[in-house]
Amino acid sequence: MSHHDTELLSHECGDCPIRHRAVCARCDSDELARLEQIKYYRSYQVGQTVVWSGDRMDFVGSVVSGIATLTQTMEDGRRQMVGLLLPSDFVGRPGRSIAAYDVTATTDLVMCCFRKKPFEDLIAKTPHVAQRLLEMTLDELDAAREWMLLLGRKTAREKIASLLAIIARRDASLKLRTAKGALTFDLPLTREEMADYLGLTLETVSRQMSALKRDGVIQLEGKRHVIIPDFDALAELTGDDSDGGFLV
Amino acid sequence: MSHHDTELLSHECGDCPIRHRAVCARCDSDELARLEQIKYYRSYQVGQTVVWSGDRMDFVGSVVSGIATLTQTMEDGRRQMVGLLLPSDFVGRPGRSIAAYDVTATTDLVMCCFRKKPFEDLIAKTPHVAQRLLEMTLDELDAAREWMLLLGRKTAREKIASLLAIIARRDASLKLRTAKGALTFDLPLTREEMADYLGLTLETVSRQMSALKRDGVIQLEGKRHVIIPDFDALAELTGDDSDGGFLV
DNA sequence: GTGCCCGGTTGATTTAGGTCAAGGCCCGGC
DNA sequence: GCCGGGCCTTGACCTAAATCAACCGGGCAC
Repeated sequence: MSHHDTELLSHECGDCPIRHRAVCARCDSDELARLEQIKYYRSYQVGQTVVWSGDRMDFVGSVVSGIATLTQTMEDGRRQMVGLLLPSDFVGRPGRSIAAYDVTATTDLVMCCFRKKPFEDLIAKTPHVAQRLLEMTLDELDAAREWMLLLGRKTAREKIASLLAIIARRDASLKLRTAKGALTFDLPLTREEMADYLGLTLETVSRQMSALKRDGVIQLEGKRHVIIPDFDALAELTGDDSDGGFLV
Repeated sequence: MSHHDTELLSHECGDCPIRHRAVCARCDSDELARLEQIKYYRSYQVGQTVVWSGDRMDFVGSVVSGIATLTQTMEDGRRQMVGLLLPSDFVGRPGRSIAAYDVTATTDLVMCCFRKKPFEDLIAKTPHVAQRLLEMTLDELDAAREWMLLLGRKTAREKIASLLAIIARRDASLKLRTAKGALTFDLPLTREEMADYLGLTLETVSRQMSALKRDGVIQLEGKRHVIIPDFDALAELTGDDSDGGFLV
């Protein structure tokens, strides 16, 4: 995950992440050209649904800007988020035409899409793309397994701390850092969305956020803007092995 | 997942699942020959650790017979299973040399292994293998997301029912079915392992198993042998959309 | 301005599942 | 046959988080 970010940063080319993540690793102008031909952009407003679970989905694509979520819903309405898509993340799976999850824009969202059929043809012809996609999928699988540990074994407090750390790492690393090392970012999720991510209720999320604030681990400006004065202190609370990987 | 089983069954060739799962889909004797040259077998006894998280892992492979688990452990000992590997499942990731999870044999286990370096070379040269691997990884990702819903939102009873249904589907479909449609199988996991799968304690697992037995949803012969008189009744309790996909 | 709706907070109470503890059953070693 | 150790069950009790409910505050439509 982190090495993708750096890769993304290390190229200053165009506007479409798929280039970087699926192809650029072993650049080939032929492939790029073919990708160019079949790609197009779509925009969604905050709250809008990109696809419903069970619906036909005839494209794959990647997030250019904004944030989308994958969620599963049980008949009685219980919801679990199963994917959080930040810029450069990939959506859709080659070889499947029916969406397995609801995909929703939680902020205004721009996606770079490829019609599925031509994209699949491209994969079949260009090994690099398949390999890159494999790598990305394996990264996602790792993230999913990390997430399973969180859902199955962590306390509410640890869950919140983990989520904040994840967002801080992925989001704030590209953005603002105040003078004396504090991290700063806007939460891209409502309390309810956080709850769906963490397998909690929104009330518990709210209470734990208040608790972390009371304990000085985080500061809040308004309800969404988070300041983390000491990232290590937060990382302590995640319950994870606190080795490294942070910020490159 | 189910279509792999059928694929596996539809070929009556040799003893090594990797053939079927990673390659056979588009058979190519050249690739098979190359795979043959770099493969070897390893056996593990029940309880034995295949690799520890953090250790060097210089092979990839697939399960030939028996069952293995992937688990994550927090420093204070809390454990979460994040993968359950049944015959034909793949272990290890090309491009990573350090294992991210503990891999343990929960029954006697035979693995078919490939030294990582030559296998990676093979992937780079043969698009079919990379594509097949991508497909398998995407299946695993779907399974992981199903699992996340279970961990985050299901009750203990639903969790147990889901696990039994999963094992019944994957295991019993290949094995015994008694006369009047009842499914029958041996649990390949201890109560503690079930708990680690489900994000519960072993006591809760035990209580819920007793409850399902009391309610006539399952019967137990000894502690491990399960009889499911009416699979649909069990499926009702999983909380999942009870559409289809069962048994092909 | 007024009102209301949405997102968020906080409190009181309930409850599912965890924790701690006491056995039971079965199998293998002596 | 007896003992010991896994593995499992069951009971009594506790607690973290869910549930139910009241309320806050900002933005926006009228």
